[in-house]
Amino acid sequence: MPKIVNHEQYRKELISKCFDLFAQKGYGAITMRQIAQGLGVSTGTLYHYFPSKQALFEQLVEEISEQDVITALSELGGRETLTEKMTALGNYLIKNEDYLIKWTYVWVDFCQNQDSKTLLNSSRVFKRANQRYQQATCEFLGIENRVLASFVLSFVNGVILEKLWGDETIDFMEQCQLLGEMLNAYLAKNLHIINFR
Amino acid sequence: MPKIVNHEQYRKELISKCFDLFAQKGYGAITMRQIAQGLGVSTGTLYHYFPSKQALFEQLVEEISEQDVITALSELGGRETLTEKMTALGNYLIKNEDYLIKWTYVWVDFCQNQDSKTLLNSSRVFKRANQRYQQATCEFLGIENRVLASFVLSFVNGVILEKLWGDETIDFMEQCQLLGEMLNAYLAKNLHIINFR
Amino acid sequence: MPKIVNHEQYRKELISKCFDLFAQKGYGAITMRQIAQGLGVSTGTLYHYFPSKQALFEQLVEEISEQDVITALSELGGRETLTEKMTALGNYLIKNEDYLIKWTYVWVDFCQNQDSKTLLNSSRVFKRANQRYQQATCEFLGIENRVLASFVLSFVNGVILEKLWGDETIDFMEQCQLLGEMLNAYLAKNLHIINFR
Amino acid sequence: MPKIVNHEQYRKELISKCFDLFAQKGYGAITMRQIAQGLGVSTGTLYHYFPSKQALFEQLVEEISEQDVITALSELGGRETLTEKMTALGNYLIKNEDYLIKWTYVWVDFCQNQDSKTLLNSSRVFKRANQRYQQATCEFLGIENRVLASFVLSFVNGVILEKLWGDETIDFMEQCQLLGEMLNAYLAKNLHIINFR
DNA sequence: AATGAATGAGCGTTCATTCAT
DNA sequence: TATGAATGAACGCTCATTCAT
Repeated sequence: MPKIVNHEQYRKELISKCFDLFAQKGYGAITMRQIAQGLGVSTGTLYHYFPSKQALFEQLVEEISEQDVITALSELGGRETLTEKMTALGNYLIKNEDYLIKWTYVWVDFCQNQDSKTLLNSSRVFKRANQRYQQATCEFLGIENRVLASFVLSFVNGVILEKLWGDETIDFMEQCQLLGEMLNAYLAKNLHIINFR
Repeated sequence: MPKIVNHEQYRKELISKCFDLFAQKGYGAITMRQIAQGLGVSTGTLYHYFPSKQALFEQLVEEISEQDVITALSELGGRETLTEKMTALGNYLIKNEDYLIKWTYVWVDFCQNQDSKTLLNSSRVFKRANQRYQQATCEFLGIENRVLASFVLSFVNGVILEKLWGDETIDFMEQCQLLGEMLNAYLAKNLHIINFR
Repeated sequence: MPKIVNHEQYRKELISKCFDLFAQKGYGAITMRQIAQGLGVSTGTLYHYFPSKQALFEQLVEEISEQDVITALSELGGRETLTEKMTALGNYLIKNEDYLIKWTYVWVDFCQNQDSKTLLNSSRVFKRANQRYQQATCEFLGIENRVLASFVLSFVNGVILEKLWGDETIDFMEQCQLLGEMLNAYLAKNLHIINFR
Repeated sequence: MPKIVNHEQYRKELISKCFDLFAQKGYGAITMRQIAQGLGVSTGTLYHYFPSKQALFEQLVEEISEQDVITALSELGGRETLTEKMTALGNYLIKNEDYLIKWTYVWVDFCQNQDSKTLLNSSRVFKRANQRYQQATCEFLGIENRVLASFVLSFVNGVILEKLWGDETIDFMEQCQLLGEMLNAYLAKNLHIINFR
């Protein structure tokens, strides 16, 4: 009998431990040796569980984006009005600022470090993650309009990006409240949009 | 007698030629050798004019972000209504998609070095550039409200980020029109906001 | 109670299954993992039956060169004239081209380790195999002249080597027929050579 | 002005120094680090002159096979009869046995270490070298018959291969003399073959 | 001012072998 | 007997930077 290790479970453990390592240095800057060391295993073991650095990161994206959505929805759910939702979103952004910046950074960094060929391989993973986020945004807003969901998602991404770039003047809550007011004003004039897919 | 060369002028020439090279491959992916080759000089010459790859890039950021703003404003200016402005913005995004994505890459990549001592130098460059972009956004919208400008800038950043991440479902024009409608609806209810700083 | 396994018999089974794997990829290119996978066992099991990759290969050489000779002789036997023999040889070479090239590869590759201490072990294996091939050549030609046998064997090796090197202009049948004519012309003038040892 | 180095000349110097290194360990076994060390340069410098290990070897093949042919022809030329030629060939083989074995070993070893894709890239180099050898064989024999040239070349390859495999019973002179007698007997009956292409 | 040869630490990755179970 | 997780030195190769000329 082999050493008693639950391959799948251990793989997932390694993945979740990996996130901080990627977040600290970025996809391109961290080395497999450093990851291995950070996880307390050898590079050989790392490659026993993941065929490549890219694959490791893709599995991380898969895993994290899944958990992200679950966490965010449970944290943001249960609000009635748009205004309440936006306040909750603002609080969520403030609370998870560091995490979200890291996640954004790591994601962009990965895309940059791929040449167009290998990026295509990854695209399925990214598409899935994107869909999850879009779906979650719809659920959160209580609407099914894809364009609107994309808009809100873009806003969230953009506002995090501004922070990532060091713009300290931006205020998450202020921005979310503005978004709320704009959504309210817009939806008041376009009631039919709700539940339109 | 040395060759008659205007050091400063030649440096600027090199920088402006550099931009396409960075834009084509990204900061991380292009090598100093490739840059030198692309400029038709030796690596030695490159290092004669720029102390490091990072310094070269910083000078590029300074130069380009200035030009960017000028170009964008001249391209987007002269529209009367918000709706027209947003259509122009949509066209601008569509036309410059590749460029904007590269620029976003390059910018995020540059923030990777936040831990190192070079941060201070870089952050000044970035802050200046950010201010330029904010100022230009105000000018473009014809308002002086910082929060609103940040909102629009975040939206633009976010929408580009979505594309960078490979979300092909997002439609720049569609998003810009939505932004226009939301702004119109919002401003109709908040006329006092205009020219409020 | 241990599993009922005839160690020796199982070892031989593994060896014979191995040959195709070595033949497909070559000694240097195939990994123990791949061999194990190809045999449907674990690497651990492989090392349970064979102390090393080299040992596995040596046992394979022993086994295969024995079978080779038997197969070749049965395929080539029963011809009367030299001309017939040479036509049969040509067909044999054409039919087994891939196999013979692989075998040549694998054999030369193995001689790479001549500096190491393992040479002694290996050379015995190789000498035995060489003797088998020489003996078979004599039998095939129906003569006992060692020089002539070496000549024919060298020719066969050489013609395979040319193919291995990518010379596509060489034609096995053409070469064999030439050999036949040369042998006929030579033997006609040197009848005494036959059965001379 | 750069460091005064004649790039091309230095490259050729490195190549010729390389041969022994490859010959001592084989293509697959020697590492770029070892080659660099053996040449007294850094790995970086090695890669400054050669884009890859494979390219280095290909250039070596090109260079060596050219010199080989020149050397061999000058050493073997000037003989009148076939018998004399074959005696000269025998002496040549005896004198250069070590070198020829190494060369054969290195060549086969290289072929083995390529997967079929990269082997195709190399094939032009090998084809050229093969043609050189064939042409030289024709010149040496004083005939233009390709089949006969291939035959003799195969014989030479094969007889070297036998030695490489450790067959100590084979005698180069004996084999060459046999080849001479066979050729004489064959050509006496096929005078028309001479100068037939 | 300009060149490009030279460096070498470090990259992602491989793989024969070991050994706890 | 059998497993497969684990190892880690070593591979081919890269590239920002230095410096003799």
